[in-house]
Amino acid sequence: MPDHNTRFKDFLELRGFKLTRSRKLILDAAFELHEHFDAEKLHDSLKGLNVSLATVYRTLPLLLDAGLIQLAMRSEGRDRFEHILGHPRHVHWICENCKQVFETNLDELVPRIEVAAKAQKFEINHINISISGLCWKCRINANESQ
Amino acid sequence: MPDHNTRFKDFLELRGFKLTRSRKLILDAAFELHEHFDAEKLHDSLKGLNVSLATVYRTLPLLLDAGLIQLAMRSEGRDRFEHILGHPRHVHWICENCKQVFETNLDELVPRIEVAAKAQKFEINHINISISGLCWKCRINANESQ
DNA sequence: ATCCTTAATGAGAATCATTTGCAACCAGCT
DNA sequence: AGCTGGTTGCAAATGATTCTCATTAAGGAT
Repeated sequence: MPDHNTRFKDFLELRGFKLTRSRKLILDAAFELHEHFDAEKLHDSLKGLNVSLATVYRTLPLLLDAGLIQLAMRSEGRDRFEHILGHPRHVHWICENCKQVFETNLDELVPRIEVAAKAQKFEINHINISISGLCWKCRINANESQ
Repeated sequence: MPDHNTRFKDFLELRGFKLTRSRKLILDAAFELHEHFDAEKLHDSLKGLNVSLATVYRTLPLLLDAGLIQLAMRSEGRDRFEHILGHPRHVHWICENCKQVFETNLDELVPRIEVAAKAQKFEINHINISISGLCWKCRINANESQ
C-alpha cells in the first residue's frame, strides 16, 4: 500500500473520520495527477466513478490537514493544489505574462525561516513562497516589442 | 501632496488612464487603513462618499500594477491587501487557529531569492512569503486542552 | 470657459467557485 | 446482521468578483 494511503487512513482514524470509497478514490486521483490541479480537474479525473464535486470539495481540506497536498497557488479565481508526500518543498515562480509556473527548491531558505519561527515561538505548519514576475522568454518578447 | 498620490497620477498618465474622483478617494482610503483590508472593508471606509463597490474592485488592479498595494494574503475566501509604499517587504505568519497575522522582515531571505532568480533569468516583480501554523498563544491552549 | 470624445462610474444583474441542506447510504463497531 | 452517526450525491444557496449599460465627467482641443 502506497505511503499516502496509510497516512490518510491513520489521519482519518485519529480524527474519528471514516475511510470511505470516495475519499480513497479522491486521494489516489490526487497522487496520479503529476501537475497542479484544482477541484474541477480532480473531479474530472474521476469521471465515471460517481464521486460528486461536492465531495471533492469536502475532501480537499482533509488532504490539506493530513499534509498530503498543499495549496500551490490561486490563479484565475481558483485554488490550485499539488500533492506533496515525497516531494521536496519548493518555491513557485509564476510568470505574469504566460502564466507558466516554474519551481526551484527551498532548502537554503528554510533554516532562516526556522530561526525566525523559533524567535517568536511560532509552530510552522506550512511555508508558501511564490514569486511573480516575468520568465526569461517573456522578458525577451517584452524587449523586442518595445 | 503625499508620495502615493503623485505616483498614482504618474502611473495613470503613463497608461493613458484618467485620474478620477473615485480613484483618488480609493487610493487615499487604502493609505489611511493601517491594517490589511479587502475590497469590502475599503468600500466601507468610503461610506457616504458615493463610490461604488464595483469601482473599488476596478481600481484595485490599478493600485497593484502601480506598486502601491500588494496582495497580502487570501483568507476566508477573500483577497486581503495592504499598502506598501514606504513599508518594508515582510513575511506573513498566519495562525490557523486564531487567524491573527504577524509580520517579520524579509531582508535575510531576499539576497538568496535574487540569486535563484538570476540563475533562471527571471525578473522578479513581487515576492510573497506566508507561513501558516500556530502562534505561541494558540500552541499553549492546544497543549492545555489535550 | 465651453465643446467633444471617450474612458469611467454607479447600480444592479450575472458569473462561477465553493458551501450547504437534506434524505438516502454505508463504514465500523457490537 | 443490526446500529448509529458520519458521509454522500444532488440540487439549491452563497458570496466574492465581474460584467452590462445608461449616464457622467476627465482632459485635450477650440
